[in-house]
Amino acid sequence: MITKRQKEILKVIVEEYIKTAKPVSSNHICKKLKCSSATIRNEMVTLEELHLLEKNHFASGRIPSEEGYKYYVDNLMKPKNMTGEDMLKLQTIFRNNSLDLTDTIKKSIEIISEITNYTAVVLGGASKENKLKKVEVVPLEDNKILAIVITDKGVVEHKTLYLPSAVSNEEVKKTVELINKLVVGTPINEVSEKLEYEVKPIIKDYVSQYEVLYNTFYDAFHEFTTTQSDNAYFGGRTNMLKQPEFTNIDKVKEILNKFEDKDSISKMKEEDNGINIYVGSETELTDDVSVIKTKYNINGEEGTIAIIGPKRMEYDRVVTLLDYIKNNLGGTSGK
Amino acid sequence: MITKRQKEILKVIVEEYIKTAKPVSSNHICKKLKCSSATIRNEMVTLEELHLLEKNHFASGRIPSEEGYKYYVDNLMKPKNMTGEDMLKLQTIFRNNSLDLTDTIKKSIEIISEITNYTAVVLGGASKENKLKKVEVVPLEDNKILAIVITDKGVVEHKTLYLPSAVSNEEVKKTVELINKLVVGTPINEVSEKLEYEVKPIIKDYVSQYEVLYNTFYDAFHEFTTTQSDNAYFGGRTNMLKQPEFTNIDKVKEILNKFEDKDSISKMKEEDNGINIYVGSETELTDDVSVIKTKYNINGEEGTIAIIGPKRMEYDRVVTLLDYIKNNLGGTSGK
DNA sequence: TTTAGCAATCTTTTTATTTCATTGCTAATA
DNA sequence: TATTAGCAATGAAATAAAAAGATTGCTAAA
Repeated sequence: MITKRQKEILKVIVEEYIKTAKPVSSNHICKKLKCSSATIRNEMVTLEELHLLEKNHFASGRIPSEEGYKYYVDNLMKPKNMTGEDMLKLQTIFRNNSLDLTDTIKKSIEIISEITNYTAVVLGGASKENKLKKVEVVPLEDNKILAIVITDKGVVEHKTLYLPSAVSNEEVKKTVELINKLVVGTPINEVSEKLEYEVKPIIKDYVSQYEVLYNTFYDAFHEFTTTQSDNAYFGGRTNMLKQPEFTNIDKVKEILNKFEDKDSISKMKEEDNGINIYVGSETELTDDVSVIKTKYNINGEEGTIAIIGPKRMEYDRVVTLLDYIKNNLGGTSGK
Repeated sequence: MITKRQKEILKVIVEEYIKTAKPVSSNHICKKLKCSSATIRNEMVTLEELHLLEKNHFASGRIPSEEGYKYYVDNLMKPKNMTGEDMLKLQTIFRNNSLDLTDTIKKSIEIISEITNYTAVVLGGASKENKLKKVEVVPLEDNKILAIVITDKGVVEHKTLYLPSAVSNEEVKKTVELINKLVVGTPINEVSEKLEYEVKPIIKDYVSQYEVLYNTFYDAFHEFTTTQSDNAYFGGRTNMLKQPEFTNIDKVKEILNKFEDKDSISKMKEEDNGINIYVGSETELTDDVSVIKTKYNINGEEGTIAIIGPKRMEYDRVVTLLDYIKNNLGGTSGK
């Protein structure tokens, strides 16, 4: 077991290191806790044996190990009060009635990334619970038509389709009517299936060029549902560069590359509700970063917000920020 | 005047430096041109006096000055043949019929940034020549309505609007009808004006809550037209990190910050047709980069594609690539 | 006009030296 | 038994000095 004093020391070290990015010396801790540096040193040896602290070399101060950070976020960290300034910046968004939910979230993560200097990302903004509300087709010049798909949550996707000239406007119209009649109300991720098994058999009898037409629509829907799900929107993508530990350009490159590859971001998606903290190797990104993330589900629109920073990130502040956003997102959305 | 041999030397130096990022020595040039290093050195002195070459310090090789690069791109550079590989990658896009113009352009710049390791950006993808084709309104739950604006070129924008509950669905419908009747066919950038002077006076007589309703739509349109114009889409935003001259993290930060600020990108917009090359200080970004850009105008949809790289960028290759894209964008768009 | 030859210049690399913060340990102290 | 003072040991970081290497500019010869 870890004693009360050891906890205090660990807490001071983690918080000091977060603030300064420099190894913390026993002397430094003396000033905060009432005992001599030698005492602290003895304790530090114990904490090191427990794998909660590390040294860079023999005579450097201590820095938290990955386990040290974890112990800190799980047991020592206290929720931090929001500063008035931070709150103000976020409120300007929540009070802006002309923004819809998606835009509000986007704006919030832009602000978070700006005030924290970490990278923020929203994943899969639109939900699978979105149901098809309407399909609309607008003929453009030549043989182009514009297909618009609208869901009941107000998500809109569109696509320009090129039809062989053999297909008449009448046939297109008929197809759209059919889709609207049969598929509206279906959850977006089941639309492809429903098209295949319910629309295709019927369309045959109504439309002569049904194969071309059906395929075109099928492709369009398919693409729509897939782009919907692995949507990632970033704020402060290059903020890592501002962190003192990332002066090594190769490290930064590695991290930024991970950002390009949406899979590695998406992997972090599955988790319980509440706010989850992943330190270093737990992140699926690199050992040098931490991720704090949370799911939101507001009127069926669900997604994940994640903040990515150095391991040395201000966990308490970010948790508070995320919490605040989560609470306020729900509150204003119907207003 | 500059002699033929001096031109040859300058050409070798620029191209060698582009390849290696290392100052070019007189000895190096000997191997390519048939004369002694001393002769080359004499010529280099002249070229330096003409401000076409520079030295880092007394005993380093020469590197091209900004003027040197400019002279090179204006007078010495020969168009480079596309490699089969590059062509192949781009053709897979141009041949993909299911992509519309905007997507084709986006994909192309992604590929350019990938194969060149420079940053690519499209500016103002949608044109002011877009004319309003249709306004569509879909009521969602509560007092939310979804407004969709469609232009004749197939550009779609949408926005969720929150209406005071005093406004009835009937009134919304009436307003939309009116807008469709009066404003359809108007170029997008003139819509706001037309709303103000033609719709507003009439709507008064039809709709009791006209003020709220009018304002909501006016705002939505206004936002739409502004987001339309300063649209920037990036490919390989962080590719600068891959260039050997940008090991200095502060330099990279500076450049990436410029990217965030869309204004500085937009400034580079005004220019004649054809392919324009801006070296260093001409770029409006920083002295350390060059920009190669070109306008496209395909069926009235116009925009700018720009490639941003180090001054030491492969001008000939990029020009050829842009040229190829420009030609092929036009060719396939109606297909 | 071109070239060989060579000292001069300045960077880069290597090696050595010093400085400094911090630890671990020992022995004294409370 | 827990705490503390004291001090040598450690190794990084800063500074200095020396050596190596590349390339030029200039001179004089071809």
